[in-house]
Amino acid sequence: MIERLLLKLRRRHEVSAEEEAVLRRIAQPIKQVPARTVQIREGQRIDFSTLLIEGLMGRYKDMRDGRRQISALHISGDFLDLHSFMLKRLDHDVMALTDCTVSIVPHEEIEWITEEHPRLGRLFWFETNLDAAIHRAWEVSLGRRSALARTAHLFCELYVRMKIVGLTDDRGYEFPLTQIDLAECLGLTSVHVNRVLKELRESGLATFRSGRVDIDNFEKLQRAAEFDADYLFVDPGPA
Amino acid sequence: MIERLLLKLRRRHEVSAEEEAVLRRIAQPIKQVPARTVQIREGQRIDFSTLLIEGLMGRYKDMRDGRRQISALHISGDFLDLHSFMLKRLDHDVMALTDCTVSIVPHEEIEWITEEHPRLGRLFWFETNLDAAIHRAWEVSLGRRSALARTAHLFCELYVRMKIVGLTDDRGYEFPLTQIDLAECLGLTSVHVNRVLKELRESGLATFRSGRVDIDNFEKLQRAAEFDADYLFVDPGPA
DNA sequence: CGAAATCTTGATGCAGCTCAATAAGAGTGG
DNA sequence: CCACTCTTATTGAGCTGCATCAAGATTTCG
Repeated sequence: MIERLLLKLRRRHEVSAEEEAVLRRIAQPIKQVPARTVQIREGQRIDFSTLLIEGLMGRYKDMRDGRRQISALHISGDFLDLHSFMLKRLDHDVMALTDCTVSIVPHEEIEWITEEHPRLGRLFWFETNLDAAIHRAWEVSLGRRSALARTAHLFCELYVRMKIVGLTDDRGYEFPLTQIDLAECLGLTSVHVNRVLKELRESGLATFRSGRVDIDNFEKLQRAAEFDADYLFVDPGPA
Repeated sequence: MIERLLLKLRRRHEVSAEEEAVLRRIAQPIKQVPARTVQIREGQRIDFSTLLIEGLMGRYKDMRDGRRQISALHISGDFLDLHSFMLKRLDHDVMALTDCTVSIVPHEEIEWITEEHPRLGRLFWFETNLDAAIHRAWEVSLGRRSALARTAHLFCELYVRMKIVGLTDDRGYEFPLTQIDLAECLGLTSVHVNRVLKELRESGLATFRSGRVDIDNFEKLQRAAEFDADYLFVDPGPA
């Protein structure tokens, strides 16, 4: 069940057999979370982190007027809310965007790991730093990219992230979000997202349809997005 | 020299006398950095973190067309680039926005601290998580707030952060950025920032002039910004 | 199969951008 | 201390990318 987490970690660091065993053990109790379920509410004290085994989750903030901004997307293999180990509560809500399979890992376990397996503890720190790097990339997108480039950038990022954990095929990847969800990631309205998707499709860059992203031409998409995967810290190694 | 770092840390956690001594020791070599100096270039391998003792620094990304997005601002007492300890290189540039005084802390020292003073290591992890929380708040601003609310939000955030480290007075705080810098934080043009500042001033919310933010009415400013300081994880305690 | 959510497209509006020109500082060298 | 230059601030006029409003088409799901 934690194969994707291992793929993700090993893409950047060594993970010993012993450490792998530890991870397998703490990832034990498996839980199903139905789509559109709020997993964690802003401000709520939490004493666990979540290993996302299958599905998509998003962190978001609702505004007074009902609009929403998603500040992060998580995919299979992501260890969510590791930062809550230090922060003790979240500054935003977390929702399952699709049906999800998760494993709930008590902070005590993480505490224990940082003490007994400090190298693994470091990897957890790395993961939260990687999340922060992705936040910065999103800030740049939201602040300076056009709606088209921003959308293209998101598709590129998820292509790379999905590929690392083996969730791409030669055409693209499953990405079962609604256009409304996309709009909430991109700081746009769903109406405009719809037009942008049309343009991406018609100009042969990428096709978002029925919960999939199919990339027609990654080079072109990347150029349109001004995308540079460096911020994802994928080791320079075999692609 | 590290009084502001201590204020910041102690606002959220206990720091023992021994830990304080350790921090004082590693913060030893002091260096001046002139305004507008690029401290770290994107991609460059780095083996040190930076304790900002005095001044303002920003992380930013330049776009092909010359526009720029600042993704984070750092003030006195911030321990910059702690994340580089794990990431080993940065995904963006860092620049001194004003004349700065810094202390360069080799990663070896941080390594040593995480081993010998694990509680301090935890505090460093906390700091990087706090940076991430601020990133998320900026994403929400960039994605969903109007130019006015976004500017007001930034002024509120910095008021709280500056106050923690004792850099506010009863009117406001020193904030020697240009309107161009502000625009680069806010995802706006400097022309529009100028107009927004005028509106903030004329509606009695806040005045940005000659390198200072003066807050006319924090309540009103906060309401206009839809600002909620929770994401800064200031302990619920004496304000 | 019916209801609700999502998608799609058109028409129109406006927040923030671009272009432009002037004013006001802030260094710098003589 | 002034002349010169360069950067920053200010304001106006006009434009445009994305929002809003609206209405129908399609898909999803109970």
